[in-house]
Amino acid sequence: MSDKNSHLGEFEHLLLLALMQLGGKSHGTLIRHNLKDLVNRDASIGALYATLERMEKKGYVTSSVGEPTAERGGRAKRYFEVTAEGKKLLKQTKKNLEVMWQGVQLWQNL
Amino acid sequence: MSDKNSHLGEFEHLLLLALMQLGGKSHGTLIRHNLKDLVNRDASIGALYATLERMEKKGYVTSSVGEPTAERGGRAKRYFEVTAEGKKLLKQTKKNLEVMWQGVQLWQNL
DNA sequence: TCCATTTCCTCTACTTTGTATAATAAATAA
DNA sequence: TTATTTATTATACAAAGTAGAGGAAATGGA
Repeated sequence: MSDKNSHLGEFEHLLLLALMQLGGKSHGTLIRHNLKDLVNRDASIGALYATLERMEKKGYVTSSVGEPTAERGGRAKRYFEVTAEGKKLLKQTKKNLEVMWQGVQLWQNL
Repeated sequence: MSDKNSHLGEFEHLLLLALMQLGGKSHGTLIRHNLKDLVNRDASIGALYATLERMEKKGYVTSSVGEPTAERGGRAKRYFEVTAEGKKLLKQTKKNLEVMWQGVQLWQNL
């Protein structure tokens, strides 16, 4: 067993990992910065939400709207979190990649 | 530095790794079996070639047709191999994933 | 010879993911 | 009550993922 006929797209994969890292404070702007800071990925905010929403539809994440904050422009944020199914898929994806990387050697000069 | 504005898709990633594993003997049917055996991925042969050809166009792989073999139906095979650019991208992809996985914990019960 | 069979590759059309831009919404400060 | 700020939503298009049918090259036996 392994595959299960459903895979995480490349960007989906990164997004789920960003959510895992950020924990309870995962909302659009923060997620975006996380990706930028950690792997220099410049995702537009629209790209981000579109993908997150698709994953919500598929049951890999859930979202909920929080309270507004007291700062200027501090409207309520939408927080995302990874579901059990999302985590399962993450785990599977990681395992598959580890298997495929097994024995593969990439030389220094690259 | 990191991103570079070009990423490996999920399937592209797996295919490049399959080529690395198979080395000089990477042709359609074998690659397909490699994916099936290692990660239980059932890719149609059409899906496989389409993706390989797109990657060739992008410069991540090259291909060349070999000699027919003496067996029944042993027509010439088309062999694929990963280019230096493909390897560079593989390496970058791996690094990015390692960074994103950093500190992420997935519990047993999944 | 020529047709059935085998192995392998090509074509093509469609779905899903990745992506950016523009628009909208809610909040606060003046 | 409007300008500004933070944040999300809508929409449209390009790229990647995918399957299925069809074509090509080889061999073995009528």
